[in-house]
Amino acid sequence: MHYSIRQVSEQTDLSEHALRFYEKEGLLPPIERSPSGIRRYSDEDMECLNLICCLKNTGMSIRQIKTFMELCAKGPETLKARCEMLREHKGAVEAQIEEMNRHLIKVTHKISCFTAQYEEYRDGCNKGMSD
Amino acid sequence: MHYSIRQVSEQTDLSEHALRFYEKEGLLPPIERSPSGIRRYSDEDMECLNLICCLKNTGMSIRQIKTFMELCAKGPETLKARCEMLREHKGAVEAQIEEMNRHLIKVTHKISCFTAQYEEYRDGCNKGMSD
DNA sequence: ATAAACCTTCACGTTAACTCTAAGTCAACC
DNA sequence: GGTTGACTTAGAGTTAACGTGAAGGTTTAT
Repeated sequence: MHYSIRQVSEQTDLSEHALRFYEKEGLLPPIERSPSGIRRYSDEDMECLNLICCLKNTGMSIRQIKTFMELCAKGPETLKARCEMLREHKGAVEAQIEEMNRHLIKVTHKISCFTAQYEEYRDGCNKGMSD
Repeated sequence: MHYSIRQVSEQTDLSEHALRFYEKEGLLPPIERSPSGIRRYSDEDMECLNLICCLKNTGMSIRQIKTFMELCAKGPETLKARCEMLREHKGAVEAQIEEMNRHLIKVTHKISCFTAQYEEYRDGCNKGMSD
């Protein structure tokens, strides 16, 4: 099966602009063309894009994704390096999530502070207004 | 107690530029000045900055922080709105973390795939090399 | 008195990730 | 043959957030 850039754009939530951009930047291998130069994405290309989106969604930069995809293109002797890169990336993302959680605790604390202040203030306003 | 901009910069990990910038942008109330115009940060200002950093660390934009701090400056009748804003922000951050975790699962899966491929490849290379 | 630390204003820088423009090609239909 | 519309290219422009830098002047500390 082959797909036009429009179809790929719809399936991946990447704009056609972005797809050409990724190809130009070397994130994707050069896409097969029809005799008249029109891109024909293969299922293999779709898998690459799936992986790219996965990395992108976890905040990997275009530059790093490029490095990773270049390893992919070099064949199986880079499999170990790829595993290492992914594991490192995973660690970084996990660290980021942990940091977020730590900061979130502070926000939660602030919410308690403001909530307590609010209740105090509200009760102050209502003083002697009941019965 | 009062602090110079330098001291505050060191305590908060914000540059002096950033401190002036935040004040200009209205994230901070106008800071008290010495007769000659030099900023003297109070403990209250430090608390504001603490809150600002807290929001900033969880990814709140400068614009939103400004909105929040303006509410703070308006006094206790905005306490409820402030609580709501913080809770909403917290929800957004939590959602973001959840999304990250979802994406991370995919990365983990990819790692398994590559690891399996790598082991297969490595074993293939070593075929007949033992005994 | 001299050097560090502070002040203001305004323009400019940085990074990332596109996105748009202009000019052109190609295939199909009328 | 002409028009439409989807595609191509290279390269410039955009957006957004977040400051940073430089110039030029004042104040404070030793």
